[in-house]
Amino acid sequence: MKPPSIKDIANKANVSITTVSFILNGKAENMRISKAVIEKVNAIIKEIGFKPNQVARSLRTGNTKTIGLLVEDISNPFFASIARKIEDKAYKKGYKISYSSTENDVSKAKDLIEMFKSRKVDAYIIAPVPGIEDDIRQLQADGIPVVIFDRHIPDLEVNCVVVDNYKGTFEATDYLIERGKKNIGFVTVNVQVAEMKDRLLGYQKALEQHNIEFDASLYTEVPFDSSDLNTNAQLALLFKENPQMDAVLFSTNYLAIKGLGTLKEIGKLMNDDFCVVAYDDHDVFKLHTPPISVVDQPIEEIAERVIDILLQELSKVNYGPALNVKTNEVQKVILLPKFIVR
Amino acid sequence: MKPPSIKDIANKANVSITTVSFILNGKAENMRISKAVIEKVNAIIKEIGFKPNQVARSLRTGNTKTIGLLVEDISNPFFASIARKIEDKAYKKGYKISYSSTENDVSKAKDLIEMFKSRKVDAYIIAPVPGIEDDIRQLQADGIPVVIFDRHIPDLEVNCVVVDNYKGTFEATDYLIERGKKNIGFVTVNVQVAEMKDRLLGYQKALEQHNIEFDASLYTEVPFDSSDLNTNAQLALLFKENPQMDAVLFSTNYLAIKGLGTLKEIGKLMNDDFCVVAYDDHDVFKLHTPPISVVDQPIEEIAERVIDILLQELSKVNYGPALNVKTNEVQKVILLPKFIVR
DNA sequence: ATGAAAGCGCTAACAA
DNA sequence: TTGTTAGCGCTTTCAT
Repeated sequence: MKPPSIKDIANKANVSITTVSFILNGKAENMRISKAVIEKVNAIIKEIGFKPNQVARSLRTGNTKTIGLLVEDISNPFFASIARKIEDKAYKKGYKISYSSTENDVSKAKDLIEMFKSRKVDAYIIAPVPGIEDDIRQLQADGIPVVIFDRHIPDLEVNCVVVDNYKGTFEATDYLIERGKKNIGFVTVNVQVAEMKDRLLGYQKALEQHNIEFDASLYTEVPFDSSDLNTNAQLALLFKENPQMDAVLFSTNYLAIKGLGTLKEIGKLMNDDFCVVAYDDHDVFKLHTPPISVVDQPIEEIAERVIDILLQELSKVNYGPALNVKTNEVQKVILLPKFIVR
Repeated sequence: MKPPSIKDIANKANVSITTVSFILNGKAENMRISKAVIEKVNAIIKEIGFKPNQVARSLRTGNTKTIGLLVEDISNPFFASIARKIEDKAYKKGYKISYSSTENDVSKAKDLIEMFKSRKVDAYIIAPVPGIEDDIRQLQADGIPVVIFDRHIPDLEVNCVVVDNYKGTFEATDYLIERGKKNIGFVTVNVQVAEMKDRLLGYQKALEQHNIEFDASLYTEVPFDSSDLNTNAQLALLFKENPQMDAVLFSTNYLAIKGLGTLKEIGKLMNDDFCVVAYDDHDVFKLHTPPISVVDQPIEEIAERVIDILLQELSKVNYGPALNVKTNEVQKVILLPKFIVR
């Protein structure tokens, strides 16, 4: 009934549990345990189907082989795709992922970090929410590897993988203007983080460079927790009150998706006189009629860089200070978005 | 540096670690520990910011407050949405989710279950892959709560939440025929599970009831691991060789999405003479021009039923055999899909 | 080349 | 009402 323990194996093989442990951990060679014993023990392990209890191991060694992943919402395709890539790479190194959605809520995020702490996860991957800075600082002070992504935290020396938000919207806006657009709308979310400000800034700077004045009536901020109904109403208003609008830029994928819904509902057509640009690619935009141009973030690359940096840190921790590795050198990666014209 | 332990608290409060433990676990009342001591200890706990080490606790109590979630692919919106709902409800009960993608690969799935076992997760939520039956049986034999969903396993007495696949495609096909469609295509995946067979069966039975003969040339099976390119080619062929096709039913959401891409590419228009029906709702289908009718699975309800059954089982385990609860009574839930006409 | 034993942090039976 | 202590399963130091 109860799963076999290292003790059972030791008994059955007439050796001590130490010997079994050494064999399990590949230290048999080093300890010069005889081939005969090794084979006997391994045979018994296989026969009984013994698997070491990772919980006990964690208590003893202090590492859980688990990585905590904190994102805004795991059901958002952007995060789900990244989660998947991260999972794959972590799995190959024997790490498991424990994920949680913060809902962009600091207190929930803090709570989740507490849970992860008491569960002793070895490392953290965090898409930070505003207000979480101190908790991240604390993790670092405790010597736990952390990588943040999606959002940058100014003044915090932490490993970080982000996309150049300014450049994305700048290019998109510039493109629209070059195509003769003069009244370009901008729809964003009311979350006050640098990323969103940068996206706005990219848009504004592009206007400026073409001597177009920023028109506040073409700009709207949708509350983060706005209901579908309210978002819809807000966007419908924007479009109806500004018939002169000849293009609109959305600063997130879900806003763009909702926006397309609104446009469909109010019957506003996309054609030479009005077009839409979205943020983050999505099947919806590819298959839409007409297809929607997007500022695309390199999802695969984000995931890859994040997990690579983390695994690197994790191996540092093991060999630790002994090798005199400077653990306070952080890596900041800024990836480029790609403007996909459709 | 090292986090405080229960011992540190005990020392600081001049009480034994037992007392602290009882207070931590809400057994203070029961043990008639004085109010004064309780308050003193709680104050110190708060001051030091002590959080019990869940790993040690797990080793001692045997439960980890963690649920293992096995799905085919966490980046598939269907699974991601379900994962999110499950996470929310589990979180409220103090459980964390550890997820993994099986890629519909038995050996990977087996491997993942092994990992979860050695990590001693308290319960499993599994979207099963063919060939995993024995492993699930084993979990049950070990007395570990399991709920499977998305796919049913015949001959296995296990908690299970599925959708009536037959009914979904039957209704959709029936609707199409009533609307005068005579040459309805069917695109499915070559995974041999009951669910897919049922979806095919629903389609076939609806044809039969209207005295339409099943036409094998209108039917195609896309290999599960087919590349985008190959899938595209296969579907393009299907459409080109069957210009008489006046409707097509896709048996999964991702096939439908790929199919829409193919149709767009080859320039086949959707109109009164040709329409598409997809499986599982998705923003793409809502926003498509024209909008795509779908057989919708009740995602929220699936997630809710799954986690409810699991939490119920989990509470059983605690009070266990002592209360003489029949733990071998399983719950099988069959939910109804909804055909959404667009 | 192998074994004995301490201890990771916690819970809970038993003592006092 | 509170304290002492065994032990969960494992790793690792020290002894032999």
